[in-house]
Amino acid sequence: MSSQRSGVLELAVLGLLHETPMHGYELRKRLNSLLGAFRAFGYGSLYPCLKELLARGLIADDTPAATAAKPLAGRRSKIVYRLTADGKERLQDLLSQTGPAAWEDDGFGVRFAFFGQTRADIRLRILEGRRSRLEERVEAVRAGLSRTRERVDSYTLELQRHGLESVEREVRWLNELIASERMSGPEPDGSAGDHTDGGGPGSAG
Amino acid sequence: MSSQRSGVLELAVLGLLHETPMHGYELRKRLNSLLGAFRAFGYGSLYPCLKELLARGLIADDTPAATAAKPLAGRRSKIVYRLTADGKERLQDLLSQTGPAAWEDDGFGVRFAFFGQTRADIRLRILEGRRSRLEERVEAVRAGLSRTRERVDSYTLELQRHGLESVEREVRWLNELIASERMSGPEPDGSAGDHTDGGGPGSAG
DNA sequence: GTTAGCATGTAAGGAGTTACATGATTTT
DNA sequence: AAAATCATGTAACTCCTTACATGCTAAC
Repeated sequence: MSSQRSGVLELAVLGLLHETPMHGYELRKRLNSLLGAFRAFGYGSLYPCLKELLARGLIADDTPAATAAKPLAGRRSKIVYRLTADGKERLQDLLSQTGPAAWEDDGFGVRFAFFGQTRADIRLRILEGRRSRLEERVEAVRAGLSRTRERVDSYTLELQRHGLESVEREVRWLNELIASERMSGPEPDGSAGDHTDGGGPGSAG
Repeated sequence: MSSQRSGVLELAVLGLLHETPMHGYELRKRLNSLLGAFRAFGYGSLYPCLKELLARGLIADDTPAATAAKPLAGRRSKIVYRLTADGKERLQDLLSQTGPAAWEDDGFGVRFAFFGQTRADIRLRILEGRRSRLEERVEAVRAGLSRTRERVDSYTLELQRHGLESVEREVRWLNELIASERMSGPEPDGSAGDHTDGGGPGSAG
């Protein structure tokens, strides 16, 4: 519940800065190689986001010169940011969400990228949520496909066929991931220990 | 140039209404079975859009009772909309665009759905534009993948692998479509005849 | 010494989302 | 007559995009 502000960018920035401090320009490159297959951000999105995160105290200026008392007059190229304690907490909050925000295309993608930071039971819930959402989509398209009387243009048909195939492929991919997750850490009880796993995905293809 | 307002929804509504008049509720169902595999709209998006298109004179109220002089006091369930002449022109303008708006995920998807209404040379340009955009994405991800020193989390890696595979699949799909387009109507000269084709996609798998 | 790329920002605004609110019509 | 679903709408808001603007730094 609550949910206050999802924002793919916020999560991606926090997630990347959790690994290592960085300045904006580099952050953007990392961002676009990490999520580049399905999403790209410009500086016009990134810098305002950094500004806001700074104001909210989730990240802090970690530029070597800036940490020393004097701001070193005039010179201010490259501002290195690091995650604060509040930022780490916020990151964990975002990564713990299992609602709609975590099933949507972008929200899911960015969360998956940081699954290494996510508790095993949450991972499973997100994967399953994503899968049912995709299955709903399949249903929506199939329903339209079966309703004759809706004009059957050959391009329209080809689009739906291709879309359906893509979604079904992702469902199969999710099935493999879910199976793999269930094997490596079945969580015998409702207890929440530390969140390491048996090696992540990839071994069960 | 100019471009004034892209809007996937606008295009989708105009495109659907070009086929046959409809009311909002049905429009939305058609919308979500047409584009459902990669996009969904709610009423909160659709009705404001219809309102605006009406104000701009691109669609008109075609409710049987409303066309007859009297508005039939009180009763006003179901408002049927039809495309006006201006609306048809606008639709053609949008479908003739071959710039960035036509390569993006949503913009491309909705344009492809109405390829039946689109000139053969424009279709080809859009397909090729989409392909180069996807190839840029592949490059972005590969560049990140090759840069060692960027943390190699197994989930991150799996996301990139899957994303890359998806994009590459779509590129292959586009290649087939492009080949198919080139076979059915190679346009011997810069002349623009009528825009019918030899049967659309599907025969060259 | 000037082109190219690194690095940081701002102002204005577009496109759609969320949550809410209401009434008509069909089914049970 | 209650429940489901058809049908239409609005206000406030969010997240991000576009276009613009600037200065440093390295290469040629």
